[in-house]
Amino acid sequence: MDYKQTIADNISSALDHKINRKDIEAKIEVPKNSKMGDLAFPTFILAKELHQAPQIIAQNLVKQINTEGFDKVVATGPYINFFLNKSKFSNDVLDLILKQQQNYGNNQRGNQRNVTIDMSSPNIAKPISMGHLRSTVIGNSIANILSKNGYHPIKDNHLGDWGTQFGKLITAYLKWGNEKDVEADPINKLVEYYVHFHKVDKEHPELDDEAREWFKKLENGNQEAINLWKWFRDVSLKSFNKTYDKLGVKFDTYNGESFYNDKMDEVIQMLKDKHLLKKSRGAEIVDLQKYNLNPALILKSDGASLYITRDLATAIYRDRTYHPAMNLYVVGSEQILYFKQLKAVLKEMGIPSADNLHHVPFGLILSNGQKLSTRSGRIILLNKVLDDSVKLAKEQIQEKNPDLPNKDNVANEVGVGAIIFGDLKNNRMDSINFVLKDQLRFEGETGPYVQYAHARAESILRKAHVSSQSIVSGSKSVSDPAAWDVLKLLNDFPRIVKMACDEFEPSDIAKYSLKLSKAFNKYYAHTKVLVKDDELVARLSLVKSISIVLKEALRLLGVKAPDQM
RNA sequence: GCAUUUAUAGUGUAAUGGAUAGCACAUAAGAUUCCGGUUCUUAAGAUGAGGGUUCGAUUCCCUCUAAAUGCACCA
Repeated sequence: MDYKQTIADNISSALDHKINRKDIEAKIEVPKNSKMGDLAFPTFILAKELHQAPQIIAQNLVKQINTEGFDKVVATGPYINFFLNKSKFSNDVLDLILKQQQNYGNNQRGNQRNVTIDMSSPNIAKPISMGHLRSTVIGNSIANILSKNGYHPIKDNHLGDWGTQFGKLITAYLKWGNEKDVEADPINKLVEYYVHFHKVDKEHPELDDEAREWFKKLENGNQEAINLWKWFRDVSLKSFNKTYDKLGVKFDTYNGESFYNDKMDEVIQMLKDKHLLKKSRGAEIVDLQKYNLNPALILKSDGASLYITRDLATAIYRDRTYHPAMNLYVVGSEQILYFKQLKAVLKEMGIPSADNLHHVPFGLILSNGQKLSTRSGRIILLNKVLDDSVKLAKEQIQEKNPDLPNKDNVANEVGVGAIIFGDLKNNRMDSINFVLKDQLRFEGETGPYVQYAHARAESILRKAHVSSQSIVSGSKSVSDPAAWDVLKLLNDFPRIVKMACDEFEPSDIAKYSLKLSKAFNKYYAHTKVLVKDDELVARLSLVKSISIVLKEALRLLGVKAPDQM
């Protein structure tokens, strides 16, 4: 519903088109306080042009403006405030939502172009920690948001499944491990071997040589090495997928580092052909001075490749395979500089999509204000957090709503949803201090609060015993002023969807869902919905619309919205 | 040392360059407790410091302060 355009037209013609309609439209804003109006035009920009004080301009303009379609138009100081016709607005908004259902807010800006998203990326034979949570849920939500904006996202889990640590792991396994233990509890056992290796190798440095030997065998295609590596990878992935299933996250590809192993020679050759490689301190680098960056180290002095070499191969592969409109990397903010280098090298190489490479960085998760790290032993396992959260959610349900059918399922959706929401409601770049019980509360700015608002809406609809067909076709003029804030928020959803997409910012959606839930809570505390009067169907259509939009907003975040909880 | 990011009430946070800086948790007092675990009212409380651009700055620019992160053979 574009009332801004109408207003801009009206003002422009009242000024004999001395000011461009587009300029006026850009200046129209929503007043902070809704008592002042629904839309406002500040007259400051006209002051110079008309050589008049803004207050005077506002007063004069109001008299000339065509007020058709508005309840009233008033000048308040330097502002012209527009009050929309509530019953028409209500009709327009609710009609659109009920017609489009979960497709409300969709747009086709993406034109079905591909967007690759590099996300999650845990290391094989290591557990998934809270550190991976952010990349996983932010990436997943961005993918959902991109879809809603008409893009075709491709989620790639760039597994850390190659490197010298596999030499160590093979050595350790052959010395101390056994198959049964690993099958029973893969990740923990493999980590145990790895840790044990590092302990022993301090006193027996010859172990390192053995490990290096095994990695070399692996690279050269030795069957025993490959079999072991494959096995480690398979059991790890199986374990990872259990966690991903809990989170409800799916990937399109798992092209890890090993996948690109044989694609790096070509990258080196391309760099050589373009005369980009330079020797420096024994290593091969690409000079990035013209980007004001440190040189990118491509090959070590012993000729071995580095992380960036693999990432170059990855980016080139994605460019050729998908021709992406954007290539996103959802990776922590500590790698900002690194991704600038990566982008710069790709640009030097003339890769078409280099300009569309975006690092989507995010802040750290802290525990008691301190950084989590494997080394210091301050590590929180994602699996355990999810299980704890579900358990807590179940206890709450047991206490507050013991008759609920399907308790386990709901506890899952609430417990996991709380964790995801607790992460996504924060601005990406902010660090999060993780406190589980704060995220599970029903009050305050939490996932369960939004889920609960949705469940209440569904509950009211159930009790109404009115078919959804008659809601869709019935009257949608809610004249109750208490509903006004809700209606305006509902109308705002498509704009939020665009904004979240442009900024790769799921928190825009999360914050919006909180606002809408709050407005709805306020509404139904004031107004009884289930009263037989002329507006009953209209009120139900409002509640239905709220339910649709809340559910869709949560879906974009990757959070389920149970009908009862 | 250089670079990047961040800085808003006790805590967590919001505000396309616009009106009285919004909200949540916690605190204090009161009302309501009727569709499911409510909501409302009131009280108290904040833009790190200093400049600049602007009719107007929480927002843009500069300096300072503090914190986090990164800066060549790790990923």
